[in-house]
Amino acid sequence: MTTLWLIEDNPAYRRATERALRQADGKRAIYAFASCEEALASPATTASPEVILLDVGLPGMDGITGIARLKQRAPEASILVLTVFEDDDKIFRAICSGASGYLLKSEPMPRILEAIAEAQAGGSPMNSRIARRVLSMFARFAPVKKDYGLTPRETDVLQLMVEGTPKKQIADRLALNPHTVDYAMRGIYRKLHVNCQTAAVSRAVKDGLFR
Amino acid sequence: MTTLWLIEDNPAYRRATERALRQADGKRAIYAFASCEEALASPATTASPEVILLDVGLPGMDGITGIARLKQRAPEASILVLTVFEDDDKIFRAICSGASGYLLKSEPMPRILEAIAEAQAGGSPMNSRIARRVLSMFARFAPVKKDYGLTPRETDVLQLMVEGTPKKQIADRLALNPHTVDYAMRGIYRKLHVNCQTAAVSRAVKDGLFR
DNA sequence: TCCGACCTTACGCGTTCGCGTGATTGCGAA
DNA sequence: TTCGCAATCACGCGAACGCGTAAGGTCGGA
Repeated sequence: MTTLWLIEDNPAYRRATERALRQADGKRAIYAFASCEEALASPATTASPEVILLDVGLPGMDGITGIARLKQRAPEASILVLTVFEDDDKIFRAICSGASGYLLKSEPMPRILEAIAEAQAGGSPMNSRIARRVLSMFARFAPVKKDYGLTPRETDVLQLMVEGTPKKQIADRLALNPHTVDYAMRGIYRKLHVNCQTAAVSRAVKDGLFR
Repeated sequence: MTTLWLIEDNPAYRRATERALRQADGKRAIYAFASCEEALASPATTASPEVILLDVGLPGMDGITGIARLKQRAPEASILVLTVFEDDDKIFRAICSGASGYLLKSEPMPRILEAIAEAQAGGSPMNSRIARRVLSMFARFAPVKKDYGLTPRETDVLQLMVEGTPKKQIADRLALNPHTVDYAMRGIYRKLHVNCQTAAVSRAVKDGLFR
C-alpha cells in the first residue's frame, strides 16, 4: 500500500489527476491538497507519502520553501515538481531544496503516471528540456577547464585582471613594464575571442580558469 | 535531412540499432562506427551530425575523452551516452565533457528513438535512475547566491556588463541615457565593494549572480 | 504633507584602456 | 647560421571609464 500526495490549487486539474491516479492503481492511498500549507497541516496520523506531486506555481507559500518544508515533514518522500516555469533559477532552487523530479504541467497524464512509478523505483523523472538545463547548469559548476593556449605570462595577467587589478598595478606586481602587460592582454583577448577586459574576465571565470 | 552517428563496438548491437533507426526514419542519414577513433577519422566532408549515439563502454579511446573530442569535431551535436555504468564519477565526467543525454543500454529501442527525437528538439533525455544521481550530485553544490541588494535596474546593467557590453551599448539595449547607466554602475560598485567593471564582473560571476 | 529611496538626465575632468605600430632580445627549429 | 616566434619594451591617439557634482521626477511610508 503506497501513499501519494497531490498538491495542486487548480480544482479541475487536481480532480482530473486524482481520478487518473485512482484508476491507474486502486491500491494507492491518495491525498489531494490545494496548497502546501494544507498538506503540512494534515494530521500526523496521515501516512507519510512515498511520492508527492507538487505544483510549484500555486498561491500562498513559495514553491521552493514548500519543497523544503515537505522534505522535513516527509523526508523519505520523492517530490515531483510540476510546473509551467522553465527558468534556470527556479529549477536550480527546486533541486537544491530536494526535489526528486521535474515535470512540466503540459506532460500527458500517462507520462505523469509513469513518472510516479519511476520515482517510487528510486529514479528522478525529468522532462528532457528541463534535464538539458540541469546538465548545462551542472557543467558550469565543474567546468572542463578549457584550454585557450594561454602562455604563462598571459595566465598571470589574466589572473590579476580577474581580481580587478588595474593594468598599471598588474605591471608592478609582475615586475613588468606596463607595455608588456598590454601585450599580454592583447594575446588574451585574441585567444578568448573577446575585445575588452570585462568580457575576458567574464569568460575566464565562467570557464573556470580561475575561482 | 538530419544526420546521426552511431558509435558502438558490438557489431550485433550496432547493426540492430542501425536497422531500427533506418526503419524509424528513412530520411535520416546514419553513419555507424565501431569506435570514437573511427568516427573522428571520418572525412571532413561527412555531414556533421545533429545527434551522436555513443557507447562509452567501448575499447580504445576513453569514453570521456571521446565525448570531448567529438564535441570539438561536431560542436553542435547532441551526444547521447549509452552505457551500462551508473557510477557517479563516470556520469559526472561525461556531463562535464558535454554529454547531452544519458541512457542505459538496457533501454528498449523505442525509448532510444524517443530520446533521439528529444535530443533533436533541444532536450537531454536521461534515464531516471541516472537523473536521480545527477540531482543528488547537484544538490551538493550549495547555493551560495549572495544578495547584495541590487535594484532591478542595477541587476540589468550588471547582467550586460558580465556579457562584456560597453556602457554605451548597455544604454541602448536598456533604452536609457548613458548617464543613467553610469548611475547604476556606481550603485553596483558601492554594493559589491569594488571600484571597476572588471572586479564587479568577476565578483558577480563568482558569486553566481549570473551564469 | 514631507521625507527618503530610487531612477533619470546632465556636465566635466582626469585616468585608464584598446589598439595600431615598431624595435629589441632570446630560444629553438630548419 | 638563418629563420621564425614569443616575449619584452615603447609611443601615441582616440575611445571608454570612474567619479564628483547637481537637479528634476516618482512613489510609498511616516
